[in-house]
Amino acid sequence: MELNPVAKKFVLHWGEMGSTWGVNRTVAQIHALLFIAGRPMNAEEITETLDVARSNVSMSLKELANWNLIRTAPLIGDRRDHFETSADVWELFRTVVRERQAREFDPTIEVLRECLRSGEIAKEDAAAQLRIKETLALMEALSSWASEMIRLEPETMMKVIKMGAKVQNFVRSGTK
Amino acid sequence: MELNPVAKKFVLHWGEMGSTWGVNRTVAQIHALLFIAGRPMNAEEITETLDVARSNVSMSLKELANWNLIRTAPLIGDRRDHFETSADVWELFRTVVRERQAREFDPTIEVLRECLRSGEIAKEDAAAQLRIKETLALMEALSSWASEMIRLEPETMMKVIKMGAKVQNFVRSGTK
DNA sequence: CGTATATTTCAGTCTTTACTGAAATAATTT
DNA sequence: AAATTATTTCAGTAAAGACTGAAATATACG
Repeated sequence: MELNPVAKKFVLHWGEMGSTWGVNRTVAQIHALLFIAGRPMNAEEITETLDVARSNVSMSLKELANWNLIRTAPLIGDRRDHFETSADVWELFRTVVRERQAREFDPTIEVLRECLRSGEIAKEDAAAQLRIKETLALMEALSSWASEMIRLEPETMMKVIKMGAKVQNFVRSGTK
Repeated sequence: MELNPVAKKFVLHWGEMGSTWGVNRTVAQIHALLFIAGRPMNAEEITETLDVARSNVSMSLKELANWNLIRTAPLIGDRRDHFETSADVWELFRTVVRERQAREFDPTIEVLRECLRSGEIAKEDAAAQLRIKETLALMEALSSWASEMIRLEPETMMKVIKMGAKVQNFVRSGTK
């Protein structure tokens, strides 16, 4: 598949951004490609389009599957595996949030809890313990908040986000 | 400075998490150390505590300064630079959100706009163009939403987050 | 202004991660 | 079940990134 200049720009940029996140370039590029292509592609075609090793594509597809970002889509009359990603950017967003939460937040929350559990040692420095406590509280709050938000319908979520800081009016009224 | 077991655990874990983000281990460790220490430390002391090269500390402190996560705190009677970070985890959170937005979101939004600007080429594939448009819309919405949220007082922000998906009640009522 | 102390820079090295290509395995067709 | 096609695995290599240590620079002190 020959990418037009715009598609190429999109795919390359997404690849670079991937590195900034925890995802490597090829993985991010493949995902971008499938998103922009909007149709199932087989590994061979991906290999040619992105000009990377076939084995690299194989591993990267597995990685994307671990992230729940792609699914296989069998085509009639073609026994090769074909892969596609959701065309709905909101669904993709939710998936990424869910996965990152599981990979980054959950383990950290667990460690912070362990830190607080070993109370005797922490008592040495009450201030430090308090800061860890506050960090845990923040992360727990963000985490459960994110869990709730990604359960919303995309349309609803968009409205909540568009509403922005106006929501504070509702919480404000309940205070002071 | 000799770290107690809990502090050590915290610092080491934070260092590992840093790698998952775009920040390297030493940078994240130093930040965690300053946070847990809760007092200004000089580069020499950081070097000894974390057992890394003095030059590494120097570079990492500069990196943290670029992230606006530390400031220098001159101590009377000591001409060495001392560094500290905010003890307020909410302030730190805001800083990280602000910086990541600038580093990751803003450039991507710019690229997506460029992709859409070159209309003639994109017309080849209307569906692809639509998906890019939707991606841009999502990112812009998230971006301005985040900008608004980090302007709130920590206390208010916490309440909004605690409120969670309940906010949807307010947006829902305006629809259908 | 010379000495001492503090800090930064940067070339080279070490470590980690990404990627390739060849070989092994699996699946399908004739 | 042999041949063809598709996929995965993995050892080795290449590339990127982190870290060190020595040298250079800057700053303060006597």
